[in-house]
Amino acid sequence: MKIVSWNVNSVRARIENILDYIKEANPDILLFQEIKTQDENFPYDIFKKYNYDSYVFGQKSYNGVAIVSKIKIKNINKNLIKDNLKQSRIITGEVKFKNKKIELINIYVPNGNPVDTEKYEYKKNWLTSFIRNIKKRLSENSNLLIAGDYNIIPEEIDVYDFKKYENDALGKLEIRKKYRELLNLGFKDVYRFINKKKQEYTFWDYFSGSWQKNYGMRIDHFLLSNNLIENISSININKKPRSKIKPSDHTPIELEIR
DNA sequence: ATGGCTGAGCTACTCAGA
Repeated sequence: MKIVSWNVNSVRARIENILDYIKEANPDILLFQEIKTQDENFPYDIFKKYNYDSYVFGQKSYNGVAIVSKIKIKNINKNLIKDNLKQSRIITGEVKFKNKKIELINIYVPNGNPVDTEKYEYKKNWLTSFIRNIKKRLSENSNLLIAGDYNIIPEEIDVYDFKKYENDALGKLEIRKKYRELLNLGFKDVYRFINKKKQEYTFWDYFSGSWQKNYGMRIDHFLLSNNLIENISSININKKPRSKIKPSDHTPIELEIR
């Protein structure tokens, strides 16, 4: 089973690129972030033509997450955590895989910049609330998959120039500690688990030729609960969509489980 | 180098992203 996580930066502006990708990669499940549209304007019919059902937690202009799947998803939940600002940042659902019931958790973590504002506090509070809830979920189901745009640079190797980001909301130690706290509940960062030293990125800024210079960062992650580690077949950052005309600033990360 | 570029909503410009 092939599962993809991709911050598409507007599902409607990106639809042609997304369809090109789907035809080539043929994933079973897509976890989208930053769809930037309300539920009623989501392109359900277009995905349906390619045999995908869409489960959407949208928002006007900003944020928004969706699960787009060829496989039946049950128990869709859009209220896993309490969000004071009522932003659409998390959608979960259950999928049967072999003898396991896997809970898919698709997240778009707040950016948190600038750090001396309430935006940073919102990110910290969001993560604290998220970790508390994941701990509870884990006690009920040991098969969890958390994927999405975490807006966290886990380690120095995960960005082209760490010094530029050590005081940024994506790289601050306080935030990276939250990520470690999450891992310590019983998860592996699948990319780093498989690739111990490799330096690859999932995001490149639109500004000043960041893509051409490979000034990127690894902020989109697949976390698998330890119970599912034996099912990993492969993990891949697919850079092709970032190289296209009118790309998202993020590129898809692909997980295959067996 | 708080710049650079892109999308939504809207129709001039702000807000947000990372």
